[in-house]
Amino acid sequence: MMGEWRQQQQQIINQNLQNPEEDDGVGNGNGGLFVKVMTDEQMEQLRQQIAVYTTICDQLVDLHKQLSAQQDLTGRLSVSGMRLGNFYCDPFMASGGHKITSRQRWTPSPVQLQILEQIFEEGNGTPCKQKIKELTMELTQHGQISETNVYNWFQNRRARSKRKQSMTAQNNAESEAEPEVESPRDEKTKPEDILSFDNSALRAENMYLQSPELGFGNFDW
Amino acid sequence: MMGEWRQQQQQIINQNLQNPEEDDGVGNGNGGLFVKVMTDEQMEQLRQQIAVYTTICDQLVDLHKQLSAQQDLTGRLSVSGMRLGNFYCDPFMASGGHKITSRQRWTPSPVQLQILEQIFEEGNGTPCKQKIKELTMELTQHGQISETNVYNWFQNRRARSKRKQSMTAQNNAESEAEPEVESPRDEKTKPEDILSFDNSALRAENMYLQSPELGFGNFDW
DNA sequence: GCTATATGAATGAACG
DNA sequence: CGTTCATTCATATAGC
Repeated sequence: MMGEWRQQQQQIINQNLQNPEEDDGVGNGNGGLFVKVMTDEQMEQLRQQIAVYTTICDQLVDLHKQLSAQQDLTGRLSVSGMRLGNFYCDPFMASGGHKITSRQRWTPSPVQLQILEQIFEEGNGTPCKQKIKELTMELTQHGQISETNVYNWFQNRRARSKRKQSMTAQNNAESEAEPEVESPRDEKTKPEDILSFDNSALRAENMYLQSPELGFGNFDW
Repeated sequence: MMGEWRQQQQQIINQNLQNPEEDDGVGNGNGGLFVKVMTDEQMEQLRQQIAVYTTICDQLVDLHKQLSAQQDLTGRLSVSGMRLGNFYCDPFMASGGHKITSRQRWTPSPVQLQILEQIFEEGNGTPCKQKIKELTMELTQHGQISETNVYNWFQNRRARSKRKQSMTAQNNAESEAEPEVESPRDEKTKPEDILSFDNSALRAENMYLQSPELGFGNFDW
């Protein structure tokens, strides 16, 4: 269904765009050549580009659907929409891949996890860079892993351990349980014309899109 | 639902090349390079993707225009499209149901981000006080921001860029013999990869979808 | 199947 | 500046 498709799209997009290439200083986009080196800023731009297109397509299609429903031109237009969907769905599927769909996010193997936990237990909170490197080396033998993974893992582990700890001590004076009902949140409240969803049409569209009943689940391309 | 989708988009957008080393089997065959570049195939894929998106957007936009004209509903699709970039800033993104948490930490709007990235890319390190002041001034027009935010952003950006770089330059333990690649102990090479991007169609699309402020969709490189 | 939870990852801000 | 913390986002999986 739609949701799955989206996921796959995203995965593919991520995959395609996750092409690390650190930039030093070369990237000055002058001289409109066709020959270019991808800096990661550029990658980022591309990523944005595609993401935005994706989103736009999404909303356009949904909007279209909405309009179609209201009208009775559904037949013709709806078909168009479908075709569009297929159209831009297929190329992705065909072009890359199948094996790409694997690693969206690292998951420690049991062995790795055990090792990690063990290190963590030893108390030395933050394994310094060097340690991490070594650790990664070792863990690599038990599965795909990177230093970043290890680093993140420790960060998260610590943070969450901490939070859990403090969470046990917050049960007293818990008279008011719903601190979320308040509305005074002002920060981006400034209805900046470009960045707000104050567009009536779009708002309506969003309402439509966010309605559980009419959500993606029913979306049929 | 939609909110979720937007988040995914945001994720994509935010994904600042992570996990550089991605040494899935491909890496081996390709040679244990430190430097990743876009392969031709990847470029082709990207080109296809964008071209397809462009087409889709075009058609959808037309479709929508048609419908809008017919039923005198909103004719402002372009505006809607524009604001799609606003995922993050939407104050009412309470898809989870009830916790409209106010964000207490600054989050750059897409526009701001782009501007910042641009400045960063120009290479001149962290801007001096004066520059920051000016920049902040400018950025304020695209959303709430403070000098501290700007300063922090540059600090972080640089630090992480650097770390990523050093991270990329490891993990070469099992490098196979690669006759065609250059010296192993090479600093991050600047690959001469070509990115021929005829995005004429894209530009057309941009003309329509692009708002002056929301510079997405620009390949200014 | 759809929501709830656990957790990997991203990032603004703070610290030394 | 480099490193660390805190918060948040997004996804994979478990539970309903």
